[in-house]
Amino acid sequence: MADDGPLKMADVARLAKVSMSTVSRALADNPLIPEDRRREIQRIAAEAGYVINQSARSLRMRKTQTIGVVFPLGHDVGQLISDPFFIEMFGRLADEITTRGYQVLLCRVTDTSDGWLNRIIQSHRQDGLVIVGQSDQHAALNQAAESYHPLVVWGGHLSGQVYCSVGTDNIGGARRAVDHLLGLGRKRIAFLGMLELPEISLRYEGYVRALRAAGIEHDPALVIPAHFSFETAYEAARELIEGGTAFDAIFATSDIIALAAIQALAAAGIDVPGQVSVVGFDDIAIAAQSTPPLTSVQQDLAKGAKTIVDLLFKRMAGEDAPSATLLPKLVVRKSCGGASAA
Amino acid sequence: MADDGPLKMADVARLAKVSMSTVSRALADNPLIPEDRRREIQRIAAEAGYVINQSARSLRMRKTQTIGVVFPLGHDVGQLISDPFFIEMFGRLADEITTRGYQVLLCRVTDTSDGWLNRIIQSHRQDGLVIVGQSDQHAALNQAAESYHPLVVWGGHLSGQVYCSVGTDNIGGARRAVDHLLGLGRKRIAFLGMLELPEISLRYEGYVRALRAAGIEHDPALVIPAHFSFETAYEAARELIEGGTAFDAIFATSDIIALAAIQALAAAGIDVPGQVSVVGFDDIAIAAQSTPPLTSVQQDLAKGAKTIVDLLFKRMAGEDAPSATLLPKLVVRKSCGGASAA
DNA sequence: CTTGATTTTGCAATCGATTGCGTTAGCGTA
DNA sequence: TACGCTAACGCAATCGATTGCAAAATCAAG
Repeated sequence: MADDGPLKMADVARLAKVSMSTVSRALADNPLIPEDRRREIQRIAAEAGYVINQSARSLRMRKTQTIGVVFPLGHDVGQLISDPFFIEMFGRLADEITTRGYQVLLCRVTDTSDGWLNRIIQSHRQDGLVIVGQSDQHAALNQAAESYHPLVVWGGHLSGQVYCSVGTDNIGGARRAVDHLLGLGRKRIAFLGMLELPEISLRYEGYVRALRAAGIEHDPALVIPAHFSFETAYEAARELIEGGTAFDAIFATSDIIALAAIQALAAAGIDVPGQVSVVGFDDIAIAAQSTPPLTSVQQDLAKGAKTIVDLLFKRMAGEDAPSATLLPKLVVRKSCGGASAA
Repeated sequence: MADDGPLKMADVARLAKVSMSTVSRALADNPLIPEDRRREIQRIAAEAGYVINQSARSLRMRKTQTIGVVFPLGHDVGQLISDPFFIEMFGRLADEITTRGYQVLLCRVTDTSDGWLNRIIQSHRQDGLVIVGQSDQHAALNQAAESYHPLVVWGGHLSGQVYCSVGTDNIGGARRAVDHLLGLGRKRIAFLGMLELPEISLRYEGYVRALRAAGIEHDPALVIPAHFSFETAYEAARELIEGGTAFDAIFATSDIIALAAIQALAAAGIDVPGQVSVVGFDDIAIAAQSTPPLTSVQQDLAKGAKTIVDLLFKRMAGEDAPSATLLPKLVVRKSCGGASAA
């Protein structure tokens, strides 16, 4: 066998008494090589335990059989990939991608200094890119999309958007959630979220529209900035509670924020849903299991992931794929009282 | 600028009026190049938007700056990476790995035909490998470990094990859980899990020891095979319930199985923890949030992931790192009644 | 202005595969 | 036997970086 390192294609060629070209073609099932000989060479290679070196292959073919999944966490320092929403999305994406025979490369981006996206693209580590969440990088994405096509973003659809995105109808989802709260007779509905993020600002838009449609004065004091981590969200909720502004409902822009709020309310002795109704966003797995079970705007991640990957592969094939919007569904559970309360 | 494709190092060399060698060294911060010239070349490269092609670099350096994370799902067809335990573990590993400046490559293995591990190793896509869960691949792992060193496995420590593993003390964890149930006065404790998996069989060992220590006859009718997916576990639990064998507690070998069992019990009108106590294993995030909150043997995944990656990097550096065992902790919640019941 | 030591720099080989193009082998027909 | 045509196959260039080694440049001292 080999002297030291693992086998190279040249070794297999020697074993099979043919040239490297022939081995390469045989392993690639190239019909230029007669079928029986192909099988023979494949057998020899397999028996010798030979495996193609992907580094070399990638260089020569300019293809890596790998999809990069990027989480731009620039906006929220310290948010780890352990975040439930990201994690669930990642799992779904991974399933879709591996099913198609590609590898998944995870890129956590913390340094969103100039050209971060270009640095990823030009590294040629992947054949296509999924960006999970726009963060505050709308401009960078737009710019990259001009020259780099195999790129799909999970996030809201923004005006003046060049890149291909897949996301929930944020305005509609928020609208539905707030309408539901209004339907329960709630009038002082707080909004928890970071307006700086495009998706959240769309949800804010839906919130405002719902209030306006109900003829309710929109009180800026009820809009509280809240990051995506449990701890900071908890603080934000406490701020709201102790701020003294009266409120009877909370529309949280993520389930994590909603859960943190519920806990903060409980700590303050405020009953959910008795005194305050709470609605979240995402409908992550824990939502159904919390106490009380959380009403939430469901994003169908399974479908979202499939759509993203479908579009990405179309784009990788050179076709032009348009953005897509998924319809969110309000899942009503006990945390906002009313309808489904036992 | 460039004519068509992205810049190559040769282009930068032309721009800076030096040779490629010099550019390469300058970008690598090689002290062979005087500092001021290094900075100058780096500036030119950055301004031109040049990024090193990693495929080429990997080939030449025989290093990819990438760690492969593998999920051998051979034993449980259809188990997706979306499984909560895997997902949480993956997130933790990813955080640890990216923090060290490496990329994470996810490999889902479904085809565990002969040589699957060798195929991954020899592909040279990664500098090191983390295998999450031994599945039924103990032998394959042992064999691979003989020649491939940068490899760490999450799983139980088995006899005759060559590879480096990190895992919970399965026997001790199970023992603690069952002891707790016994302490509550439970005597007919069912065991739900797949004995074919090494980790599970260790937990079974702990289960048996606890019973024996309490002088309780061990009834094989109480041992029910249960896979890791919710649906199949639910079926297994239903089987137990309808089987007619009397039981007053369930030791489930994963939280998913425990939650499925609780739901099956509820459907059969059996009260938890009133009539039957349930204990799970893993203490995943949902466990604390379920109704009733689940008592579970906690695996400290954060610490586990850190340990795995620490050991892996040691091994990549050529050192020899020994296996490690983490001490599990029983987290008592309401699902088994007793102590923490309000 | 030499000489020798030292610092900079570049040539060219190398990593391990893929593939365009030209050559050889094989076969049928005249 | 000679010729043409196709099917198989191999040579050598290529992908884009890194690096050992030797050449060139610089500098200090004599």
